[in-house]
Amino acid sequence: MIEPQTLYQLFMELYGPRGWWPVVTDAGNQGHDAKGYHPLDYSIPATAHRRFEIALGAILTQNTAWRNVRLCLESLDEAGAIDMQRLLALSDERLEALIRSSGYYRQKARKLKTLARFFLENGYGEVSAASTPSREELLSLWGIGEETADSILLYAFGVPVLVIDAYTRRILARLKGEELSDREIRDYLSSATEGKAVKQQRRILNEFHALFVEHGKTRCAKRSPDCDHCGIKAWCKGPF
DNA sequence: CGCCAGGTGGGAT
DNA sequence: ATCCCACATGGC
Repeated sequence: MIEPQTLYQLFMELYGPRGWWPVVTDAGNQGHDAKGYHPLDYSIPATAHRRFEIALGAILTQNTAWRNVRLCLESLDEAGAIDMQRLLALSDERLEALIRSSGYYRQKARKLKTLARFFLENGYGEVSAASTPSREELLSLWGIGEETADSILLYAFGVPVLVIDAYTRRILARLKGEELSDREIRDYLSSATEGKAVKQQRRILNEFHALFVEHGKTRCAKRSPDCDHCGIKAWCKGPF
């Protein structure tokens, strides 16, 4: 199995820094002129708007292409709903209409309100929040599972945690030649960050997840992987 | 058309 | 614990 460090370096050479999380709206996007990706910017969100937008996006993108989520975030922003109280003030029907394009819109409307209520009650939405939600707290909320919890922790709060998604599992399974449990994936990738400063860990984990997604989309597709143009095929047992 | 997308909760086994 | 399914839109 390829060393995590090597994999990270290869991904970086192949795709360059991705600059996740993508920010869709202008408001709260301090220090940047443009919307979208901000390569080499791994700062913790500097406004409540941006932090909340990231958390909302983490829920809206559950099993959903990001392009379907973009429009929702723009619609929510236009409605002034990237704000905990304003979002909670919307009727369910209105909120559902605003996020329709992300799919599962009835479930997701409920999830967004659950998240907003949780942030509001605990003051986590404030940038000056004294504390960060724990993983357990996030997981206890209806609609937030492991990937969403870890995405929120990493990209909205800057907590150095690994985000494991379907791309990560598929790529590592093909590299190894067999499925890995999430526990095994965490153990395997831990050497890429251990012993490093938190700031450094945050940068690596930001990029690693983004790079798995990029490689998964462009090379390691589920049905028909493009192994001919894959930069890590020399290390790979797949596809299978 | 059918398949897939940066999952999750709930119920059955 | 582990499978199985519902949830839903939009792009290729």
